Amino acid sequence: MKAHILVVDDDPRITNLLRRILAYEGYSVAIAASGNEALNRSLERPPDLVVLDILLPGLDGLEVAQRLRSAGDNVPILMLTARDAVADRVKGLETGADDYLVKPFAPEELVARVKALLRRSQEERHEVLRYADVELDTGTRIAHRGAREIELSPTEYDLLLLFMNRPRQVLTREIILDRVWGMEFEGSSNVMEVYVGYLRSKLEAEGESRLIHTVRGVGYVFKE
Amino acid sequence: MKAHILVVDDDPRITNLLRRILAYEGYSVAIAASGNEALNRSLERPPDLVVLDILLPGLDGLEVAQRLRSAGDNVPILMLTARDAVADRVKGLETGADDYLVKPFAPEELVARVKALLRRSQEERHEVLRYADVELDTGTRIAHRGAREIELSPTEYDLLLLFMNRPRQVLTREIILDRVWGMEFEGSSNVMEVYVGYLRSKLEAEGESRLIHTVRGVGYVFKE
DNA sequence: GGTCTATCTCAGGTTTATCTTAGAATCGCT
DNA sequence: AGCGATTCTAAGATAAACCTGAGATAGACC
Repeated sequence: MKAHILVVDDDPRITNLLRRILAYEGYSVAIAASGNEALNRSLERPPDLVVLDILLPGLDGLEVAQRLRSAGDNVPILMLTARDAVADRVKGLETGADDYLVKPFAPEELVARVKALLRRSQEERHEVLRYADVELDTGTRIAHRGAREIELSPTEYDLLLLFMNRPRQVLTREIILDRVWGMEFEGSSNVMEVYVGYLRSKLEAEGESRLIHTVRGVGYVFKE
Repeated sequence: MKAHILVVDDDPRITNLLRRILAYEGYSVAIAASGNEALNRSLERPPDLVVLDILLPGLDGLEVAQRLRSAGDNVPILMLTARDAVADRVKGLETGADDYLVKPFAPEELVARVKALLRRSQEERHEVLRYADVELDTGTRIAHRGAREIELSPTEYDLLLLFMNRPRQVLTREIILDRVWGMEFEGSSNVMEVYVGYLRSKLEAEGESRLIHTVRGVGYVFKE
């Protein structure tokens, strides 16, 4: 079924561009030019995803997000922010946005994020990933190695999830940093090594075989 | 291995700027001033990414993109468009560009997009190269000779990748040094010989036939 | 066959990437 | 405010990958 996307922005150039791009990708698109209109349209036809500019006349993007959330709506929200409005992004993520996109953006990037969000929201429910003797339950966020239960911190979970989604694939350190930490690092920090270390020690706590192997000069692989 | 980027623009100010920025970031850069030249250079040395101005004399950027795609080339394309040329972006989307950058652009933005595209394409490109009884999996970075599994160090991998992308073709020592080591050597060192030796010993570990043949005074060939 | 030169091999020594550890900053909760 | 969990930083330890240099080998040419 065609996913329905609500685009909220007061600039017609933006909404037109978004409509064209999204329609081209096969989505059904609704437009709202203000926060209130957005809430109304959202009741009329609950969208599968909302693209929300943070700067809106009247009710702004953050408030819209907040109201949707407090009404119990878990629809994924992609927020549009101005360049360098770091504070806004942080606020946006706090108030319930799921991802943000900096204006101006490339159509491809928009599409990629929309797809990612839709996919994620679909997969949100309990899935149990398995590889070798490891299980990872995305519902409880608990891992098992054989019968042993392993609790994971959020970052450890993200990292293990990434590995278990791509077993046997060599993941470059760039990709891992991007997926788990969001690219802000680069060269300067060794967080990734430290977390690989944490995960290894949890996964091998009782002398089990190594699963996360380092590929020197490249990254890591998850395999037997 | 250093990624190779082809920059296509007829304005020398732009190409110079791009070359400087990209070279500074450690990429190897080729320049083409027209669509036809771009297609030729792309055959000469297939780039890992193409930066393509949409406005070109003769064959324009859209056509270049289209020809690359219809020739089965999936190289990521970053298209340069004029401000507000929304129609161009949409057209570009249809003809196979992967991302857009509006002129004038900030160097950091260019670099960010280039990195993002390269990362993405690297992630998607898990191909398995085959020649004779050798397989090289670019996802796992593992080689096979027949059923035997062969682990490779990064340099060995780069070297084998180069050979397997050009089987039966004689590669001069200059080209090999350039592609694998980045040209800094020249005359003084024998690293290449040493690594050819390493690869040979791994590929022939169980008495198999020789695949990397030396061509005296010239370089090496990978063939049965 | 002898000589010249290009290439090969091998054994360290060096460099660099990754691992480990401990502790400091931060966060979330009460 | 205080505590535990989590995240990150920093720096020294470790180990893999890399390079060098010298002598061995083998084509090419006479």
